[in-house]
Amino acid sequence: MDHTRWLDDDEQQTWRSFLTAHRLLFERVERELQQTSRMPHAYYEILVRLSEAPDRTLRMSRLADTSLSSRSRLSHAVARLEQAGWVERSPCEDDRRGQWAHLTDAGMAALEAAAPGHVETVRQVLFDALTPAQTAALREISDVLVGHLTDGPVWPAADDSACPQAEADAAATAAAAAAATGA
Amino acid sequence: MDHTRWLDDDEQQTWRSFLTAHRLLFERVERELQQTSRMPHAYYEILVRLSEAPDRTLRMSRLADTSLSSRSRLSHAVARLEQAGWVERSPCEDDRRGQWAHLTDAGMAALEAAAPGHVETVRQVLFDALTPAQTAALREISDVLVGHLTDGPVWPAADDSACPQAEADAAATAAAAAAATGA
DNA sequence: CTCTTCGAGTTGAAGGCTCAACTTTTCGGA
DNA sequence: TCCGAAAAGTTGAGCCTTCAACTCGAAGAG
Repeated sequence: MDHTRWLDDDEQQTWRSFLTAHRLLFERVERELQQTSRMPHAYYEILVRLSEAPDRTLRMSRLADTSLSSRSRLSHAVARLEQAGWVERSPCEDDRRGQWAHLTDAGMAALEAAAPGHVETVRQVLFDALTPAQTAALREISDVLVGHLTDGPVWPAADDSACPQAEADAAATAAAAAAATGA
Repeated sequence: MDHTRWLDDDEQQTWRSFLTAHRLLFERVERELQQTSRMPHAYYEILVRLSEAPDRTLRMSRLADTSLSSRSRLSHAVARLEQAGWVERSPCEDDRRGQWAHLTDAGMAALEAAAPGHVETVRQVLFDALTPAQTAALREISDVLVGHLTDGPVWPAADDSACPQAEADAAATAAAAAAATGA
């Protein structure tokens, strides 16, 4: 017999709509970033995380965690970012298995150049369409889902730089962070 | 000077959370489908749309539209689905530029085999986490975004099979649809 | 009737992602 | 001390998607 908990009509409509919204939204974000800054959104996120880190430097594994990237993905990505001259890797003395990833000045510049367009896109595709109440609801729903999907109350973040942090207007935040953490 | 409409703290948190939720959610959906049914979610969607079509057959361009796929992507995808024996292509007599895509019995069987696991996953990652009010809010937000991002009141769907339609529990719907539209 | 334009669909290259090994180093015991 | 298990990263293969041509047929203007 059939144990499947099928979706009722409402749930189906919701799922479909949700799916459509997200495809459309992320397609635009991705395309804008790709066309104007030659980088996929995943790379943008990596640069953002590095820009927010003390000394713009992070261990590979930590970077992978904070940027929601698999180890493998991050390795490939950083290899490419290194080719572009935006990131540098250096061995870690404490733990000889480890590697440091450091955001170069060129990488910072690339990020600052990419940020305005990206933020504008995010605003256009998301926030401009929603009322304040809807925005609040979206926030609540997203938080619930993140909690649910990580099945920890918040996140498996450890000591420094807890996870859910600034993202979009990276450059601004990053500049501040960089200034704050001391160049 | 700086014309960028930067995100304020709240907006940033919302965007970040939204991003995280979606990465986590779709990663799970994708992985489940890939591991248990050997197909990416995009292919699943294609099979669903075909299963819902009269005679389980659709023109390539229409299929591309309803499955939110670029022409190119669809061509590649259908090529693969054809290799798997799940879809067949045949030239269209009315318009000799055109091609029909038809869901084979094997394809239908594959879809029916994949559906329960997929639906269960969707329920687990999404609906199980949300209250009815949150689900309703999600639906509303998604609808707004879809409207916003297609900048048409609803969708550029033409004659038959308007766009936002059933998806997840495809097999059930499909069986019904197939029965209804007459085999 | 012909020319030009547009639409349908395909193709191949380039790039990113996943998965499954695999290496090296660290850590926790016995 | 020595050994097995776990952690950090990397690598290559395979797959999917995008982008930019490109082919072929349909449609409308002159």
